[in-house]
Amino acid sequence: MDKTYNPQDIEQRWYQHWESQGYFQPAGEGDPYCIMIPPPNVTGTLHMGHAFQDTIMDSLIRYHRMKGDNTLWQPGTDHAGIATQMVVERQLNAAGQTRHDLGREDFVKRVWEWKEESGGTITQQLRRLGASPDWSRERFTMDDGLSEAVGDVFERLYDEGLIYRGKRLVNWDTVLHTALSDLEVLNEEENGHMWHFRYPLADEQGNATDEHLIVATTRPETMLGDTGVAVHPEDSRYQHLIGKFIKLPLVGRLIPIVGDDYADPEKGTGCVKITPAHDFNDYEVGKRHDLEMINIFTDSAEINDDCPLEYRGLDRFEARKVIVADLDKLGLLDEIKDHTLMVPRGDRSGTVVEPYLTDQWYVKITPLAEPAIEAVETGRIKFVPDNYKNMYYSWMNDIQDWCISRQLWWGHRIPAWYDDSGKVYVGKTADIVREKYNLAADTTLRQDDDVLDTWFSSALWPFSTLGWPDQTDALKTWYPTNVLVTGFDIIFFWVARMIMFGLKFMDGEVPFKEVYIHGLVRDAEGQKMSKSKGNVIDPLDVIQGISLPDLLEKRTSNLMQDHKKDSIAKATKRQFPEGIPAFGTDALRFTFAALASTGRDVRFDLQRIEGYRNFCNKLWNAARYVMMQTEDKDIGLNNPDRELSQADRWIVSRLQSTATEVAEHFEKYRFDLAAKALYEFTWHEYCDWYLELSKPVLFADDVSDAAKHGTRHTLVSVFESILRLLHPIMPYITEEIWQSIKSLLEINHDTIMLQSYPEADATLIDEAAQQGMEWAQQFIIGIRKIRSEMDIKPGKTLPVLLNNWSDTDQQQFEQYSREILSLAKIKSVEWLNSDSDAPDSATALVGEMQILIPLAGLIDKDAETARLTREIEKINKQLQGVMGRLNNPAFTDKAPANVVAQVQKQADEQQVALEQLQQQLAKIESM
RNA sequence: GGGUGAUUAGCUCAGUUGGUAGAGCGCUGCCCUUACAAGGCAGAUGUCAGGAGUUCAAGUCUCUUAUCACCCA
Repeated sequence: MDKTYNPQDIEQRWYQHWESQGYFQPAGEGDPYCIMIPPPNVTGTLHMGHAFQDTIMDSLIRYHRMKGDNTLWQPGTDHAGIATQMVVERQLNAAGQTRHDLGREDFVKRVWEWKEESGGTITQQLRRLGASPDWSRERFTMDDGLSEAVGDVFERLYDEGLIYRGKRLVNWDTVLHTALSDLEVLNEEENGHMWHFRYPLADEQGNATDEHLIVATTRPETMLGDTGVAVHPEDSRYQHLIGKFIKLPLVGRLIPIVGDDYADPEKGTGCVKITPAHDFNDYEVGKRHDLEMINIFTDSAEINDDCPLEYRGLDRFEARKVIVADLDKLGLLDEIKDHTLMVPRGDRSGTVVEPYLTDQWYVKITPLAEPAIEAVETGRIKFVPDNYKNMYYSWMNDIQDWCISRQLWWGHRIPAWYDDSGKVYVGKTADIVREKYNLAADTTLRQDDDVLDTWFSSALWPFSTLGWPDQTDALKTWYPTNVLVTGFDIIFFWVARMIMFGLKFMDGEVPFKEVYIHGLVRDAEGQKMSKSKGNVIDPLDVIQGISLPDLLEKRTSNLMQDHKKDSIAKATKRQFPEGIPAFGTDALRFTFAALASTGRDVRFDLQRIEGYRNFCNKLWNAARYVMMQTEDKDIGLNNPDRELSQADRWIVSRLQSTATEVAEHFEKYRFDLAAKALYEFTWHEYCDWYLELSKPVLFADDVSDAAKHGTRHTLVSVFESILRLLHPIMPYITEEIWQSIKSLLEINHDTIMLQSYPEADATLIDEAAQQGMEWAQQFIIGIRKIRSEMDIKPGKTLPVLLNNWSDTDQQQFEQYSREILSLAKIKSVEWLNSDSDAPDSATALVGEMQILIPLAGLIDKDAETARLTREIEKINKQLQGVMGRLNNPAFTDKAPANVVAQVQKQADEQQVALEQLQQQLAKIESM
């Protein structure tokens, strides 16, 4: 083995081996355990969020697989309608074409080609991460089976009246020319203006008068579609005008003044212009008062032909300027105020979304939402952390019908057909429809042009991937799945919809029993990672390393806003002056696990991963030591004479506790605590103490073979358990090392990933060994402290005198004498009779026993005085607090007896220690 | 405006049913001790955001104020 851990050398080959051997496939026996991967965009690439999420899932999967469960991690990808279509359209645009030049069929063909070309990227990256899903079951939301399921669901919901078609206001993306669901629209505050216009009242003949109402708007261009003005019915200023008319400027239309609560008398002038076809609130007002709906835009938000000639063809923002200017010319512009407003933008295109009147398909959601709410209320589905259920409820209780049609070409085409008269029929193919609806064979049917929202197919993911609508064995085995691992940003988009559809189509069975919500990965400064901010870290760069020039190139190329280039480059150079070194997959995964606490944000800091890379190196070197001590040596594997030392029993005992702890943390999704427990045990107990304790035994000539066998065996077997404990989080390094040591234990299996996960054996918990170890540690640390604080060379061996000891102390020492002498570098030990006069010495305490190191020639009197004074002060301070409580009758009377006893014990111990140290101090000072 | 979460060592964060605060990184000193300098040994560091309350006892429970973040309107 190399002296230094080098992840590049070991990672890739193991993955290939695992996959080719089919180790990721379910075992077929044991309790079923299943996680569905949240399908990433098929043409996407892996980012830190994926890497984090997939590390968590893979750790759970490997843990359960090792526990012997019938474990399935179902992989697959999503067709990501808008995102994918946009990418291909952009490619076409770059070549001077549009999708319309190609036509629908050829365009879709092009998207499939693009999918074939780049579709493997993200799954390859997942492999690099060590993810172990059953690739043989990989699915894609648009493959045949899943498309079949989508068609079935649509048809069933339609037949039950839960899907309907309606002309409604939708969020219209004017660039992508498609409707968007509420969730795909991001509302953000932006600076804008509020324009106040004078709208003239009309007289009996319908002519404008000199009287005006003042209305305010943030979107002046919509006035072309105004079909009313609303005032509050109780508003005494305007009450008398209700029923009268306004002569709409520029357009000349007579529009009514209506009384409606929507007009807030406190806000602005109390008069509101009503544009039912271009505003969601106005739409409702319009419906209540039977106002006309006039659409003023084309699909691209240019003024359409239903508007006055001079505005036709103008872009909406251009029209805004012209209309304001024209009104100003007419003296109808009252004022312009600065105003911050919420602007809705399409999450993909970034353009301002327009409320727009179109025909769309909707899912009637309330009947589906009710059981979905109940499933969480009754605990059939649990959120982890629990408080996310509030977010879920708040959305579900106020849920709107779901607009599922998208005016795209890439996606599941809506299985609805129209005859020549425009009557609609729903079925997967024209033939099916003819049969279902008893239509004549020659009836011409035209399929709906639209496709379904991508989330419609994703909502079926937990059962469609298992073969539904067929009642497959897989479906019976793994549905409901155990846990969904996802980010909170996707609770509404996906989690809620899976719950609704799962309950609906799987006979009321939930799609998963738990939803584990993880945090969002941010950069070291806590900023969200984004291409436009230029602070993205590619998980593969962390694994493999990247030079500064390459990183700069990556972050500054293809920027939407070119002017940011310099500041991004500067920040990158400051943060990564040397680029990013290669940390390896295991270190990255361990870092993710360690960061996966209950918080919402996860800051990714290179210093953190560096620490865990060092941990890998520690493990690596521990393995080297273990190998050196056991390879080609007798470890007494089949030898009943094997003799365990107190230290051997101690580490075995600690291993049991660690195994228990780690399992508990895994069950509760506390990967941070699991990682911490593993790190602590491996480094600070096994490496720092046990390995050192093993040396005096193994290096000595006067130790029995049986004892050496015992220690060698413990050394290697505990280490092998550590590897298995760590494997779910760090698959590669544990496999690599395990392969080297498995033969020592005569293990004949091929891979660590199918070994059993260590379970605690309560009979191996050894209290006596642990107490003994504590005693020994106190002894050793006491001497080390004196050494360090007295500036004694580490190599120098010391004579030690023991005073005020008990029989127990002698027994403890007996158990650990060899180790103590070696680790504390002690030359000789003398047990003083308590009445004998000890020489002037530096002192440490082990309980009541004094460890004395004679001062002669070694120790500086002043330094020892100072040291003792510090110690005394420290203990004194603690003792005061403890005594304060004990002297308070309220405490001794009311606190539970065991707590009082514990505090009393503490006080006694500190009291003794204090006296000892004070005596010692007096002695030193009197020298 | 409604909701949720956060505020603990220089930094990033843990902290179980209330029992008197921990880790990693960083920092200081000594050491290349035959697994590891990506290391070892030893060490320093806290008005647990502010205030009030409940309690023998509050980082933890209640109320309140402030700041920040996110979600919804």
